[in-house]
Amino acid sequence: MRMSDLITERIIQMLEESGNNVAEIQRNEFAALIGCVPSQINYVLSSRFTPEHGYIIDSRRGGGGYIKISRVKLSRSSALMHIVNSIGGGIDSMSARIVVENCLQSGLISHDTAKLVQSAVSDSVMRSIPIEYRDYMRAALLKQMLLTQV
Amino acid sequence: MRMSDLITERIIQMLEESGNNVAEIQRNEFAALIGCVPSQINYVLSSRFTPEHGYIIDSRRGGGGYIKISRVKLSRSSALMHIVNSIGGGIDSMSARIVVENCLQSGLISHDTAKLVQSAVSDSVMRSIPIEYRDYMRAALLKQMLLTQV
DNA sequence: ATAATTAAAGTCAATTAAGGTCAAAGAGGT
DNA sequence: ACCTCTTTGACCTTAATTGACTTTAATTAT
Repeated sequence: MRMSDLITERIIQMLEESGNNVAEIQRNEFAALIGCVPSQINYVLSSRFTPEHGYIIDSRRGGGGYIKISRVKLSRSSALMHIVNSIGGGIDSMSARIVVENCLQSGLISHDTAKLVQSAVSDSVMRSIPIEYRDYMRAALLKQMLLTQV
Repeated sequence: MRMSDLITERIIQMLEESGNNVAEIQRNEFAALIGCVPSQINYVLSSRFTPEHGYIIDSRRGGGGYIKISRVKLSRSSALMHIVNSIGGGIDSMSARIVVENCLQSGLISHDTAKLVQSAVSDSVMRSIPIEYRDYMRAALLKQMLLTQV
């Protein structure tokens, strides 16, 4: 398993256990515990816990510093709307995957739906059109399919 | 025996052993193990593990990347496969609608799935790409989604 | 108070680790 | 000989990992 996935998993686990969708970590300590370099935590946060994905990060440097990750909790339909609106005109494969994964994690869509959506926006399907359209197409598809779930 | 046949055989063997019709490989490692160049794996996958053959491929690049091959369940597959094969390289909007409707009627897919698939192959989504690609895209999507049905 | 020290977190570019693409060359069958 | 399928390799793109260097904040010493 990738280190990044492990980190992601742990953070989500902490969010879940927190009861209020907030996880607070000490970067260096957390990195040491998990066995990676501290900056990798930043990599994971900036690639998988962005506002677009429904998370808010705030942090503080210096002695007693910390990183706080919060997951925004909205009603199902507004959460979906919010996500759909954040998608924009185009989306790459990786981000799409993460969007769907997050929807599943936060219970916005079922496992079955997630699988279907993932397969629809997958690279293998997109390969049937020229590369310059793929991200637009993927975005349109993703939005439309998520809207179906509202 | 041709290298391609060997590769095919191994993949099928892995699918069988997996118990759940999913085989995950690391391209380079697998190629080394079997004794061919990595790109030949792609060749085999794209010539023999297509949706028409009842397979779905998905993959990821970068560190920890992989290629995942899944085969549709045999029970439902004959009916679905028949449909998938009848789709061909391209399909227009109306025909797609009918295909989905028929699948629903014959109980091959759930109501929910039908709705999702309809929305995915809808004209509104297809409008994001030039007209000359729409039918191809729709066909690829339809096939992939129908085969994704657990 | 101010300065020095220490304890965090942030940034960024280089490196490593994958998989993807494509076109040219080779092999086999009809 | 021709045509199709196979094999190969050079080059491309994407994602993850690492570490040196920077910035910020709290604590301690002067």
